[in-house]
Amino acid sequence: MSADYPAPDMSDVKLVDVLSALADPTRLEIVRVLADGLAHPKATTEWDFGMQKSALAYHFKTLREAGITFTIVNGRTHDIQLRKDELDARFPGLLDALINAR
Amino acid sequence: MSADYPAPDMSDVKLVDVLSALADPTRLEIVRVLADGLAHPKATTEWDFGMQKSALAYHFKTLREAGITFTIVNGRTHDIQLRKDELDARFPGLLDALINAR
DNA sequence: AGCATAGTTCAACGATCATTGAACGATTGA
DNA sequence: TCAATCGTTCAATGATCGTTGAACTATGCT
Repeated sequence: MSADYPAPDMSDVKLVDVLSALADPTRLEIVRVLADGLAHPKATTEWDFGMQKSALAYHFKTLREAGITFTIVNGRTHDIQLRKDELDARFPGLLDALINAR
Repeated sequence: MSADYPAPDMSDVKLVDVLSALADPTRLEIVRVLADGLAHPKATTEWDFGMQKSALAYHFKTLREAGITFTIVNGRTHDIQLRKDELDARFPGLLDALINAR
């Protein structure tokens, strides 16, 4: 039985929850990497933040539950992808402002 | 002796600290009110969030220390003002995105 | 001088957060 | 079938957060 990784409807997403999710250096960096709009593996080797895989999983979950990303299950491995177009429609200019910030 | 209310140089302000400061409903609402760029009194009567004045002072301090606002002392009363132009220069598009969000 | 007012600071509290390490579940491949 | 792999979940821990109520500081007013 395959688990599912529910993400909220974008219309239910509150700005303050998006900001809370992004108000963390690790998650902000993840989003910046995801800014290319492509699906990226969750593999620990791809995200070397010097933390345990459980901590990384926690951050992925936080982003997903905030409506910022969704999860793609590919057998044993997972990808994570930014909900770029949806976020741009819901909060115009926000992603760009975050990603372009020096 | 008059207290001073130091605000950081905008060049030292980190995006993640701005996001942390704004990741709170009360502070986000304060910033939205301040979005007109004018100085607003800190008076408790102007900000009826149903909390004690000490809690409000905590939020004002959080915003100031994050580099989002500064304090203007007028004798016994204080004003708070958004660092609009500085923020726009430091994080282009961020304030607009936050303020225009539905 | 004396008192009222505006706002800050502080200690205390309960709640939430980020992290670890271990256990668990699902999938792949030998 | 069995073991290895990928990622999640869980309990525990220490740190930080938002709030309260009380004390305190600074200023203005009479």
